[in-house]
Amino acid sequence: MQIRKQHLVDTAYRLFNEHGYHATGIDRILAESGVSKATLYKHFRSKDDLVIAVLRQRHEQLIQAIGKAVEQARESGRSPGLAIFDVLDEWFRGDHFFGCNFINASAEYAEEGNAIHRLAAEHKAAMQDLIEHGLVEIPNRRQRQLMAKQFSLLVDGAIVRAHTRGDRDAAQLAKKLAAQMLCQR
Amino acid sequence: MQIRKQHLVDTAYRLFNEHGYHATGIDRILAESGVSKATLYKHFRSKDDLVIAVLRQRHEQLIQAIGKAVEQARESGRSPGLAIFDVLDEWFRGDHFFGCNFINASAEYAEEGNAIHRLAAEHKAAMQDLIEHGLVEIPNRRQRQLMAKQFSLLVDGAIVRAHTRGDRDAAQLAKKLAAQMLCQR
DNA sequence: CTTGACGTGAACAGATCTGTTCACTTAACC
DNA sequence: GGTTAAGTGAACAGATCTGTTCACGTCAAG
Repeated sequence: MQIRKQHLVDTAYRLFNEHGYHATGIDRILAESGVSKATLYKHFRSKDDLVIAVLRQRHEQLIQAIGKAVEQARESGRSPGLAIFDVLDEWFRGDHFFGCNFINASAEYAEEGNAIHRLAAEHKAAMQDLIEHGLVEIPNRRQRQLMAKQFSLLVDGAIVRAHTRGDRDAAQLAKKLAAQMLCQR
Repeated sequence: MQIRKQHLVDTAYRLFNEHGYHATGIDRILAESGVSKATLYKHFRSKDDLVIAVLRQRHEQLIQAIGKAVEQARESGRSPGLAIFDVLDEWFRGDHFFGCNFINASAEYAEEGNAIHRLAAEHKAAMQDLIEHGLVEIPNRRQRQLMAKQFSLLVDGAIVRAHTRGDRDAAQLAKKLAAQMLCQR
């Protein structure tokens, strides 16, 4: 991707996180990225198009980060099914945590049919698949799918709790619950 | 409360739900409620003030509805701790479900110090207290508090799942998990 | 009958929003 | 040296945003 285009996406990503999607105007993204308006509209057809590009990039980042954590857990003998909660924990404690881009976008673009709303749904479905893939410890397929759904719900719950309430320990709370589910089975 | 003021809050509540907070302009609220702009600014100092009034009303509604459900569960011998998930289930299956106003507002007014963001945090804290109060089945106080935290996380996870993915069964998924937690203890 | 609370409608201010257009520059490449 | 792609800066359009102001209605209570 071209330098300017990438720069726009990165700046937009930061501003969307810090202030929300509608509250962040094109002009501010341009000012802070130092890119001209004509260039933006050469790369993106609309602001929504830029939002989608930001979300796509974030999606790739997350899939990669979680996939890697699962892999590392497996290699070091820790539970791969619980690895995602350690990723969350690190995320929540970082300086730049503003909740999940997809949950936030879903809230702002509330209509079910909206392209951005649908993108968020697809992301969450992909996350659930990734979680299911990490639950190698469970041999039974139906049981694994059910637990992946529940873990995915725990992940979203932890993110929302961390964001709305500023509870940095939300990941550990969810992890404890998830661990009990795994043991108990 | 005056008729006009109440009408404004009700209309704003509906539009904020359907389209989000920033995406809903004052003019639209006025047009659909049939109230004049001067009246709005007589009752509310700003749009944010109207948002806050909407959220306060919703807060009262929810506290009352859940309190009632817990009470009824207790009377009819069902588990009061799980009653909240039945409230969620009914909510998710209704025609007018657009996620949690507070989670959505928290996303749009992302800054931690923002008054609306803080209001959402307070609401979630109150919900957790209500949940804890419903967990009469658990005698140990520390254990009850921990489980209230976890149940609160499950509630938020279910709401987000239902909203972003359109999964109407999210409440049952969370309830199943919660029930296991209660049994296992 | 007057007062005061409540409300209307419309104009206005001033900012900000997304998106378009165009003449000009820069720099790499054949 | 000429071509081409990428970008700039600035003006512009037209809509929409929040918020203010003011002259004018309506109506119930004292």
